[in-house]
Amino acid sequence: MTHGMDPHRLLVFREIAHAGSIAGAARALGWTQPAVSQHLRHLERRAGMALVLRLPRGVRLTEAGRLLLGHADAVAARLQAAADDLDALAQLREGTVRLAAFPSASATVVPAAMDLLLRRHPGVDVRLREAEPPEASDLLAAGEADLAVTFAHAGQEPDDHPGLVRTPVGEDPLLLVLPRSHPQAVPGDRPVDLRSLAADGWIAGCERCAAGLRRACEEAGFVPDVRHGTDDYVVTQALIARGLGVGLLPRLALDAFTAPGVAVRPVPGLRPRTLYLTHPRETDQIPAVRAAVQALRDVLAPRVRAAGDPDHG
Amino acid sequence: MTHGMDPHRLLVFREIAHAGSIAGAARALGWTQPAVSQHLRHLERRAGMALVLRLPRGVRLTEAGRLLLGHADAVAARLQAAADDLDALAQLREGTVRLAAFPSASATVVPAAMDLLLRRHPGVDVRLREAEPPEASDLLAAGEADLAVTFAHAGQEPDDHPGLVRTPVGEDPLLLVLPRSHPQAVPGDRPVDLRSLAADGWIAGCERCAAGLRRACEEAGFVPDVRHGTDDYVVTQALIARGLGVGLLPRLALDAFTAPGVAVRPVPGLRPRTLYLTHPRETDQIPAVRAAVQALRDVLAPRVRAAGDPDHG
DNA sequence: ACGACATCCAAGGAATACTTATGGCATGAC
DNA sequence: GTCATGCCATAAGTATTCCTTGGATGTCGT
Repeated sequence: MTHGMDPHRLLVFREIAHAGSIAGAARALGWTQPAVSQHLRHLERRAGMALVLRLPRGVRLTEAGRLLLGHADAVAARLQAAADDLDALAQLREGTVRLAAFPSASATVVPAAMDLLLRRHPGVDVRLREAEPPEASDLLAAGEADLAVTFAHAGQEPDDHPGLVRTPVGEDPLLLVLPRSHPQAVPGDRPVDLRSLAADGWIAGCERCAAGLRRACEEAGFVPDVRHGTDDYVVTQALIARGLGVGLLPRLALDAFTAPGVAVRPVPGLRPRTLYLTHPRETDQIPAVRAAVQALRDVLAPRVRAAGDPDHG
Repeated sequence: MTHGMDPHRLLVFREIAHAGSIAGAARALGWTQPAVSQHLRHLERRAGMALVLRLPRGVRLTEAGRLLLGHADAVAARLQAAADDLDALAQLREGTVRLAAFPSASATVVPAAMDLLLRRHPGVDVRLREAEPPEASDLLAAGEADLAVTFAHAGQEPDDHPGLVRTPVGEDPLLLVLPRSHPQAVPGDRPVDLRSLAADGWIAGCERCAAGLRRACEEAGFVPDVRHGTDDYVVTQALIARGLGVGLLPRLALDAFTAPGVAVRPVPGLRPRTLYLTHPRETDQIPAVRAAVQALRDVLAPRVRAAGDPDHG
């Protein structure tokens, strides 16, 4: 009454119609005959009319039965199609992953992972949106992305939205970038002590990224003189190459692009930023997302140090 | 796995999607929240992936969920359509009745009943096929007719197919038909004794119908001299009008047609034929058939004597 | 006439569905 | 900060539905 017919009984009726008899339907279903008989009885009671004529050799559909059979076939087809669709998603013949990643990852590991994912599962539709971690988190929370590659500098606690899960997948060291003409830019890739740069001008970006620099300098015993502001690693290096300052850039950014006029040096004791995969709690139950996670891990593994990841214990 | 998704759970999922939350679906269904939650859980386990994301204010569908919702909507629409179709049959806005009836009924009471039925239920599709009782029985058994008007002469037991139900609906008296020039055809509609016709020539038809005549003559103490054979009451009367014999015809046949050149007289003690409605056992559970039965009874009631019909007790 | 087959009915046991009870988590008001 | 509200999950118990068992009837074919 509330809805239409009982779909389960409708499918049993379909078996009856297909088998041509109640007993035949029971055999097809692996049931006993009265079980099917009772389903038919309930259907007929609800319909208020006979759906089949009981003949000595089986049953014949009435007009109402023929009508119902058409609908039953359509329902069965839909149920099968639903199962098939889910199966296609499970086997990754179909499916969509919407990635979000910060710029230096979007220019390096993420395209490599997308390529790997597409090689493994050509049917998957991968889409990337470049976004800094806070924005990526927003995208995830708003349902506009399924999986994000994010990072946090040492000592920073990313303020993810509730319901998001963050898994560390590696560490990305910060490297000192100097003009080639800088006194510390001696050949040999020798480590540089930050204290030797207390008098230099610095280039830093947004609060989130500048915090890493300030913390490192604080530990080295000075306050950096930040003269220029940008998050763009190409802009940063253009300024540095012209001798307008020095800066810290993560290795991924330098992998993406290193300006000819700069020198890169490690800084002992400088804590790396941590890379994370972030996603809504349930999306790791989605095959396409799981495959994307795997591809990202496979690409990241040789490039970044493992960072307290239990899966890699 | 054997079939597609569980349709019942699919409909519950549809409620979740529509309500936007599990608790909302539970309210809509008049259930408690865990009931719905468990259905969703089972669906997700069978699907092997998350169908919804659990957010603080409710749920959001995943790609798989959106896919499934489309199928769920289609299934629900079909179930509703099935219920609507059956409802149309139950309310006789639609439906088919295939009648079979012997000639004299097909020319008299049956068209009247069809007219009555169509007046009451314009949406019903009534179809008539003229057939003598044995053929009508075959049609019913073969599923080519839903309801038959049949008859049997006194003392005859119709050999209906198994599974057919026969209900007496009235009696149709046999009347003597004479040439107007016949000595017994005196005016006044006076009853005629069969014995006075022992020397006449007779007209009779098939074995089934001739048996009624022979039995009546046997009871009157003679064997009729059957000179001409036809079941057609027009042919019969044409022969009689020309003085080529006498015959017995049922009142329905004479209602359909009485030749100008014949006289009709009652014969005391002549037993009438019984009229029946015959149909497969379950077809009286079909609204259109039931309505046809009612229309036939309503038309027959004033025209034929009730014949041991329990419904008319 | 008997066995094979298809049906229905009635009653009991088993699987499933729903409820109750409880806890976690996020949001918004005081 | 704390409390109230709303959403969801889990676990265990009850209830209902479902299917089986064990009859009996009726028709067909040997």
